Amino acid sequence: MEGKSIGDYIKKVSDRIPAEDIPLLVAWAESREFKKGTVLLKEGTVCREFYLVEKGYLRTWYNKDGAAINLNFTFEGAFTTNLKSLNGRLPSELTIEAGEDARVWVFNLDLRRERPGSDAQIVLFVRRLALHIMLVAEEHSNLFKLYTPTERYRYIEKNNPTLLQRISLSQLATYLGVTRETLSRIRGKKV
Amino acid sequence: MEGKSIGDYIKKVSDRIPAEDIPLLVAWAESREFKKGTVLLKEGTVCREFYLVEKGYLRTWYNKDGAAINLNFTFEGAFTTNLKSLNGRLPSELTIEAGEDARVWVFNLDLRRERPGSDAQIVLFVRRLALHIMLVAEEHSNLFKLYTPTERYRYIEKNNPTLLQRISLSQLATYLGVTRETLSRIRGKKV
DNA sequence: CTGGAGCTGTGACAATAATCACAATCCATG
DNA sequence: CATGGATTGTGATTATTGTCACAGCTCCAG
Repeated sequence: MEGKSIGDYIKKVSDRIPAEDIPLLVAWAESREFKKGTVLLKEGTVCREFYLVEKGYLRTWYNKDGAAINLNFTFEGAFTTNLKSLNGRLPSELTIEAGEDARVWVFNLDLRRERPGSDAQIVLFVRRLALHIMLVAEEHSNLFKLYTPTERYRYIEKNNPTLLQRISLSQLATYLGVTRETLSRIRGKKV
Repeated sequence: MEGKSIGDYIKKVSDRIPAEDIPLLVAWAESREFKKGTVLLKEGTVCREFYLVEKGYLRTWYNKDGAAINLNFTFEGAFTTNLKSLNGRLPSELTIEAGEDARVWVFNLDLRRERPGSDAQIVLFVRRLALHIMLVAEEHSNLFKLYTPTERYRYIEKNNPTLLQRISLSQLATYLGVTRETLSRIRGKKV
């Protein structure tokens, strides 16, 4: 048996997406492969795409004085983009790249108008998707606002253990807002 | 002369809102007054409203072990709500209350269907508004992810000086993720 | 199989922020 | 305009995290 299909992932975005819109949205997407380290969205360019990860994962990071601060990891079945850039047509301050060799469904907004008869459904889906992505991101933001570094790690351990299995300690450290040394020590002392 | 009208504030949410939709949206809103300290959204209840501040300000906070952590201040001309609660019909983990005596335009989703002929426009506006609110909130989140406490204060000083004029040091401290003593010391040492 | 690049763990020390205590100041109200 | 509660400033101390240095480990590529 195969895993979940692109249609299933689209449905998970909102239970209010009409079933008859799914084929239109699937037809809009393009499947592409990216080698580990390949940049999908480059700092300084305007983002025009959503990404749905089918295999591997995508890493979103901010360049602070030459050091990378990870803001997001997107795994199989999840969507990502840079909404600030996409919505405001602003140059991206973030980079999105493949963290492993990846297969990704690309939803390109510039290809949207070339699909007459689908536009209204696509626009509606895009708005729902945008809110969905932001609400997921808010959870990560709240780690910083409400918890201490140790509490953040325990939260991930409990609610997102996939991260611990697939992301290296150094990469995870910047995602949690601590140095790799501190994260190593947090991880060391059990409970 | 009066200040800006509710219609002007609605237009600022997105420049793609059709001018002819504005009157429908204005008619949907209800003006209400709240005394300082009055709770508009109570922890544990499902949020069904958007708020547009006309006068005064609203404060959104999270209750962590009995202590309030401020997550948002909404001033004149800006919108707020709890999108996680509103979108998912989940009990709110946050409280929204009047930080000063306030006059607020309330957009109640349950009153929406009672306005036949406006529903499509309202739904469209609500989606745009939701994204707008999240993108504004993201800026605050990035303060925590990318900057040190001192950098956060300098950022607010430069980009949001209204906060420094209208919010007490103790309230601002939790918004910046430091103790009031630390914020006092940051403020003390000039440049 | 082995050398080396890139992780990770850990000790010593420095820097930063929290905590605790209390004095000074602000300011609303009688 | 006096006064008491709330807010802010500041010192002393503790706790936490960052920085630096280096050793050990892992795991490919040759």
